[in-house]
Amino acid sequence: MEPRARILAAIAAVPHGELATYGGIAARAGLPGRARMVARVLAEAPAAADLPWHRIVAAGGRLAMPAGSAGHEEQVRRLRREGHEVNGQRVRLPPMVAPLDVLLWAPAPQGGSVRRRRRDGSR
DNA sequence: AGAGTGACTGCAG
DNA sequence: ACTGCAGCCACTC
Repeated sequence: MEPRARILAAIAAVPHGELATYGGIAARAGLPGRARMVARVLAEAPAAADLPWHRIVAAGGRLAMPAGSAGHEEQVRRLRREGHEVNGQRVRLPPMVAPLDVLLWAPAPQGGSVRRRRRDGSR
């Protein structure tokens, strides 16, 4: 299966009322570290795709779309309709199960979690 | 080929 | 809690 198709499938699998992160979706799609790819696929996906795109949020429950944008507004509206508490640029994640679940069976770290040089030069 | 960009992420200040 | 930064990836000049 193509990476894009797996990503779309992973997104479509997020149940009503639940939330998933970009990194989480990537991991579920077997593409650890490709959070940005998920974002891209999502951005390209036509509205007609009938995907729960609004349930995909950035790490920490932050909304990825720029505040004030039409998309952001729509996402907030949809999330609230599904019972989520949205505060400006972020959502509460009480029904948050996906991220944890992903953490458990997708140990592959990525992004900034990988070894990084300390900027203060210390050891 | 090389630099720039972005619906990302986690660690340091 | 917020901002910056650095690492990574796919894609576009």
